[in-house]
Amino acid sequence: MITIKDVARVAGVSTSTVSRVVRKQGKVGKTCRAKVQKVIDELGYRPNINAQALVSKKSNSLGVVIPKVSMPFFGTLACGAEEATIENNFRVLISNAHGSEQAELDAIDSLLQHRCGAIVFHSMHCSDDTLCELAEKIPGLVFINRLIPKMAHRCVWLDNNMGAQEAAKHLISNDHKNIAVISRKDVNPDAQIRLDGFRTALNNAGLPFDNELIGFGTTADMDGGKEAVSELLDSGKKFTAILSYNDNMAIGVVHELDSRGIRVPEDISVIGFDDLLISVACIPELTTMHYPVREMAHYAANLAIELADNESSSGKTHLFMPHFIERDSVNRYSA
Amino acid sequence: MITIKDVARVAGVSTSTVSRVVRKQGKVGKTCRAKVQKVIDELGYRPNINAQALVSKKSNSLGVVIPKVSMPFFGTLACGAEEATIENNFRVLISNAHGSEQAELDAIDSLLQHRCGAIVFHSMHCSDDTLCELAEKIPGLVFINRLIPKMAHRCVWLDNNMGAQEAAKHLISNDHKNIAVISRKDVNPDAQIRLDGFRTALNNAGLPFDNELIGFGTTADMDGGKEAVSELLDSGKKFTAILSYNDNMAIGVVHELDSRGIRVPEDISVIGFDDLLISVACIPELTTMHYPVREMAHYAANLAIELADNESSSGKTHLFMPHFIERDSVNRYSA
DNA sequence: CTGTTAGCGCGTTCAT
DNA sequence: ATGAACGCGCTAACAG
Repeated sequence: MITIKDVARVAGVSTSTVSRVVRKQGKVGKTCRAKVQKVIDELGYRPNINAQALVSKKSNSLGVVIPKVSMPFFGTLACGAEEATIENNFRVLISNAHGSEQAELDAIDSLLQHRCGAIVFHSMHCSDDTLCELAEKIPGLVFINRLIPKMAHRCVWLDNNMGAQEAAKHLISNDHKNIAVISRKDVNPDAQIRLDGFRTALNNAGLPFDNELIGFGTTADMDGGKEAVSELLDSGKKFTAILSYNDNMAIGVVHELDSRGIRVPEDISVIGFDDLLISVACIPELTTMHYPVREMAHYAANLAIELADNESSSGKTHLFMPHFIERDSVNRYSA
Repeated sequence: MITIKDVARVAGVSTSTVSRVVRKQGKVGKTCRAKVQKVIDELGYRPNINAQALVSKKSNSLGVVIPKVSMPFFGTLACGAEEATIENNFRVLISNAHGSEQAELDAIDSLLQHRCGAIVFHSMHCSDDTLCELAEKIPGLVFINRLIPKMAHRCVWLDNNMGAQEAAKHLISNDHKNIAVISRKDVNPDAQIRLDGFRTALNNAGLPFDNELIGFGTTADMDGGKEAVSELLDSGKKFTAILSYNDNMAIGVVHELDSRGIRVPEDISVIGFDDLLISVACIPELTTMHYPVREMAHYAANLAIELADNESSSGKTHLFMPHFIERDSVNRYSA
């Protein structure tokens, strides 16, 4: 691997000059710059990022901690973050952390070893307190898809409550009065908040809230959706529409209904949440709430990078809104 | 950030000793090791990876070049590679390179700057020659999902021909005689090979091959699938089954058929390729060929890491086989 | 505008 | 078994 010294020697200048040319900063004579650049090109010299990071004490890389890149939602998140790094001439380090608090902490740790000062963290298993501690130690740490009250200015989050309200309102405005909800069994703050939003919408419309119209899935995927809707169906309770915690569960719901000969949306309307790619694969294509993950991750990455060298916390709030996407899984109810 | 010197000072030993303890190698007295470890834990010392990489001349990180992590296929690929890095105590650097040869070359370049010697490269836009040149410069470079004859031992690829044959055979064994193919318009080696496999299967079964039964999509996604099948349908040609280049296109096909009131599989059978998550979201769930990307990426990552410090090319071939997944989109044909 | 000097944090000899 | 010294490739003062 050819080094800055090689370039300096061949070009007949000092390493400092080469360094200046490479980083395009500092004063260098026009002819000198051209000469050095020529040698750089000829030799194919590439600065050693490790050395740069070591001496300049910053790695110019952004860490992204997510459960798993192979999940489309998180893949999209990673992509959004990556977009931001390109603008900043940064690089992305993706750390998968699936299943436990320890895994998440380890992922952060690994990023820290790389000295990446800017980190976008999607935590599912750490407590608010743990996250606060971390945030204090790492100025460039930003949380995505989570609101930590004490750290609000470091959180990029979605208004789940409003999202669920919007979804419910759309159902209600289509004359549905008996609306079931598909939720997840594990304690998940988002699920709770979306449930609250649903309840609020019902309230605002003067509709009663029925606890027995909530079905819970063990997992927040297709299987969970099937499980939850089966439970609901078997209970004998009547409903004409279903608001699902997310698209994956919603698709499970559609499959289960289909297998029981119940048509969507003719017999039962279904609305999802997230607007994953998968939502258009389903027949009927899923009406859902669009979750702007890519944009949020992009924003979060920029925030992290900014925070990492400014330390200035503007105190701003970083709240995003989901928006309604009309497709084919919701019908107007006619008794 | 606390350094090895801090630990050495507090523990009252030299930095060399600390270094030995950290890397668990070299002789260190038992009590001494314990003492140092204690200080490390107390201070929360983490070695600076950049410094380690600089001095040891290896970064212990694996680069992965793919078009885009947000695409489920590539997200899965990245995950497979990551699994391998964990075993090797490596880290993953994911470089998205979408759309052009230059983008791919830049991605490789960026990885080289990080001095990651091991790279898994999914190239879509570079010529074999370009790739060969690259491979010669980078001993730890491995190509995935592509066969470069002159570099076969550095390629981890899938037998697309056999895969297409299998798929076709399944259709044929279900008494389908008029089978249409959905392919992609752009020149893509895989598409060509799968077409060959299809033709071979037809031949082996003594069935005629009809050029007009091939529909081309501009893009290899749902839209492309719709486009291609529309063309076929509008041509008036008769067929009872469709073999699709991939799942995404197959799902587009199913949607288009559905919108025309043609039932799958009752009227027309459809078989996909890849076995993406999305294939079970569709109704009916897609019968398809499973593409073991995760396993292949895992294997490729290990190979890259091995090659990066061995330089030994075993000359082995790294060929994977897709396998048939039966679901609900194929019926037996009965005239 | 350009070169010299001094480290960054760490691993690796080589003594002891 | 342990420490001193050196250098990895580079940037950041400081001279000139």
